[in-house]
Amino acid sequence: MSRKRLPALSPAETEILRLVWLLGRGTVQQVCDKLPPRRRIAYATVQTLLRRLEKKGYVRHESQGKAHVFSPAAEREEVIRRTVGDFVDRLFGGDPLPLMLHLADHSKLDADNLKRLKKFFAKKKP
Amino acid sequence: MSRKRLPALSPAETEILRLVWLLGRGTVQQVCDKLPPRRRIAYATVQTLLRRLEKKGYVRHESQGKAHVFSPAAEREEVIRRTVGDFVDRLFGGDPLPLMLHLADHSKLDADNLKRLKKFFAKKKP
DNA sequence: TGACGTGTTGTACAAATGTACGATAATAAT
DNA sequence: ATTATTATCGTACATTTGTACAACACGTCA
Repeated sequence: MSRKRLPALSPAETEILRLVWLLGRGTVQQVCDKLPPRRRIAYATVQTLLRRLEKKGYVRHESQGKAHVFSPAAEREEVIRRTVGDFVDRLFGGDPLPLMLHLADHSKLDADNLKRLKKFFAKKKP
Repeated sequence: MSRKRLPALSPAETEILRLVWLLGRGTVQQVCDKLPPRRRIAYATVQTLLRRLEKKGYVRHESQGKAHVFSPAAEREEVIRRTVGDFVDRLFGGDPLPLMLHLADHSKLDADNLKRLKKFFAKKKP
């Protein structure tokens, strides 16, 4: 696989890409419907964002009749890794620990998730 | 304290702001010197970024002789919280757990930090 | 077959971003 | 004082980003 670095994602693009991952495959309309109520963006705007994501290589589309069906075109894990990495670099100089502690502190974790984390770290080896 | 939402930070601004936090107080030159070798930005660019950070309310400056000495003007914890929150929203739809697990998985934690995390989670209550 | 809805394309555009040069002002060295 | 050194300021500018309208295409239903 051609592991070339894709162009950076803008915040809005990131948001849309997340929805494409969530859907697996979906039309512009379906992506719109998945938008959180808080974050209302016009259909046309989502369209543009998807177009740009495609140009950048993050999604592809296939024409299904009239509509376009979009689907991921890049390894999600890889994109996440890079995006998180960049974020940690900028805000914490590359050290992930402060972020982890911050998240652990400020996130309202339900008992279930907390248990998962406890277990995860209990058995994690150096 | 006037808890008003400051304008969003751009990636480059975030990076510079981190250095101001790191320094406590510092001139443009000192900020430049703290830039990681990878991320070389011209003096003039750092200057502009600091100017914008000041306009947005993230830093202040006091003239010390010829040079300007910049220092933080916003609560770091608060800024971090908001920045991280936005990031989690965009990339994970607001759920911090996937990010925590991702970090735990992909970060090379030395034994010391791992111990800290183990302890942290062991005694964390829901 | 012609009007209707739905979706896509092209295009636009102001604001934000990243980056930096040239002019000017203040300092320090000679 | 005159010059060399620095730092700031104003300004600039190509891109990118966020947002979206108008025009055009393709099936669909009457």
